[in-house]
Amino acid sequence: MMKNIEIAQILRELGGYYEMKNEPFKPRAYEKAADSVESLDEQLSQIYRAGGFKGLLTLAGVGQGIAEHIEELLQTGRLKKYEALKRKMPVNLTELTSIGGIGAKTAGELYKKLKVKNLKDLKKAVAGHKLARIKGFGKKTEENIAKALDVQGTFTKRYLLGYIYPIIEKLRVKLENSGKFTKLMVGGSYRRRQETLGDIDILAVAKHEKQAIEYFTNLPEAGRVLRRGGLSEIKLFNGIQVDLKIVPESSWGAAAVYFTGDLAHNIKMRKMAIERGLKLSEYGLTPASPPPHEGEEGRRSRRGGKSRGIAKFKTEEEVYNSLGMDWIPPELRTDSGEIEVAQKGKLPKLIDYGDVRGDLQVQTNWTDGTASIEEMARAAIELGREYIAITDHTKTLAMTGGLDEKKIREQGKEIDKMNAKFQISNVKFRILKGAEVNILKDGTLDIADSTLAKLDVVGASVHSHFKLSREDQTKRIIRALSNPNVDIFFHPTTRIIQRRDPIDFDFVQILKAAKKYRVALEINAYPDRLDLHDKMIRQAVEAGVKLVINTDAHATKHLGFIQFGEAQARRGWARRGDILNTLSADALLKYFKK
DNA sequence: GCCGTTTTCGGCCCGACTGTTTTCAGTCG
Repeated sequence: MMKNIEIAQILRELGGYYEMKNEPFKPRAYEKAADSVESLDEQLSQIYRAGGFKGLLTLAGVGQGIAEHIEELLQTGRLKKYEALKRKMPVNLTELTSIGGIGAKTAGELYKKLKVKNLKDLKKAVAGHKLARIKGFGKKTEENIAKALDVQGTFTKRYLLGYIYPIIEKLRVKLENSGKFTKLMVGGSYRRRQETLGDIDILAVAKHEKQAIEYFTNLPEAGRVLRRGGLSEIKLFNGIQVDLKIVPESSWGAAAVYFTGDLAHNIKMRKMAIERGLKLSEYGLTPASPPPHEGEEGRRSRRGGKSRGIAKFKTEEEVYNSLGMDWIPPELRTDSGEIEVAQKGKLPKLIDYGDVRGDLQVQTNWTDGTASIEEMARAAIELGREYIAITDHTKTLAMTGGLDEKKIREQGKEIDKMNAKFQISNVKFRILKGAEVNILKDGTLDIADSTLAKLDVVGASVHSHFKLSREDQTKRIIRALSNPNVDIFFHPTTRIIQRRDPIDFDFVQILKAAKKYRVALEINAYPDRLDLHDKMIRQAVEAGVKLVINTDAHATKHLGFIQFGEAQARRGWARRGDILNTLSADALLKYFKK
């Protein structure tokens, strides 16, 4: 059965073919459908099985035509239309358009003139200096493509937010303290707190533009300077690209909106402006331009965007308000309904950074952690936490030296001692007894119920049998959640970003079970987990299932990851009330008592 | 090809940059 990612690629390539043919609008339609398919949580095959052709039509950007394509692909594994186009133009578009500066049209020209079908052909053509001779190409174009081909080997990977964060924060503070800027903000996917980042966009108002650019491009952190100017680009030594865009104070609001929302959010915002007879850009709001055929006047305002009558905004609030909606938190700016809800003034009050009061998944040197119980506790106190739960692995996770029932009891005694010590020295902090127990293949747990019953917090997690069928996996997990000792389902999907796919289960069923058995789902804040992810969090919130945010710390410095879990919760529209460990330890334990 | 608190037809985001042009097309974010 074809996977979403394969189907999305074919749709995208179809769009490319239409682009080559200079068809208007179709390319965008296919691209949009491809994006939509790619971002699905469920497999198309699943949606099709459950809802048939109508199920496909419910997807954003998928109408009659594309739904038919998808149906054909699912049923036969092939698409006649695609194959016909491919026969006429046997070009590997995905490959060729991955080269910077080459889009579908250029690829089409290269095929028509030079029979270039793929990267190999392209390299040969460039080496033979054949490009420069094509009309409309020239020497410079050939050089640029040659360069882009070189760069391709070291192609741009994405970075985990949690690992890049401290580097960028340091840079941000440095820039702010440099005295060169009156305003500065890290925007883009960083401000939206996406799981991974491609590059870093910084927006700033400069005191003296020239000096500011000079300062930025001469930073010792800058390994390479790619561009100098109102838009400057540097590459740090670790390879991450940082762009600095200098804007006038007067259009700060519009620029901040523009450089924060993702593509879809920005497009929707501009549509909102159009509905009001306006045009939104990074400079502000202008009256919509006259139709293009009106000559000089129309052309000028179409290009510069700096024509008369521009309404500028100093704050983001002003931009959102003037388009008839409330200010939208950056983490929500992904066109996932936030604009419509903001128009009704119904955005939820999201959980805030710092709202989490305790950490309920912490490993120590009793298993695969690096620090002792006391060291972890002290570090948590340092960060202002009120409690932590020690949740070392259990016995079937042999590689970590998982604890058995006897060891768990021993550890409990040590925790009692520590808590007594805190009480005597009047430290308001509590260590909870817990465990991260393994869900076995059949859904039973690897620690006896009598032992689990004495713990404060029991987290259950999947560490084996990742490849069970959807049905078996769902059944197995529900059985584990039905154990009355289980309080939290740890890192539910087990995905590891850029390394391991999520396991397959029926999330709706899991949510029902979690609600029925009063089990909280974890938002694991560890940078390469962030599990649950945003859409699932939103589903859980809508289903009324409670969540917790934990770091899964294996060392003291990991305890600071909590903010990335809070960010993830915000991206999933969670409010403080949805997150159990925003409660005091007493209230939390009362909830877990069931 | 998709989509609709004005529309089942007639629209479809905006601007910068680059290279090749002498007024514009393609690519990118």
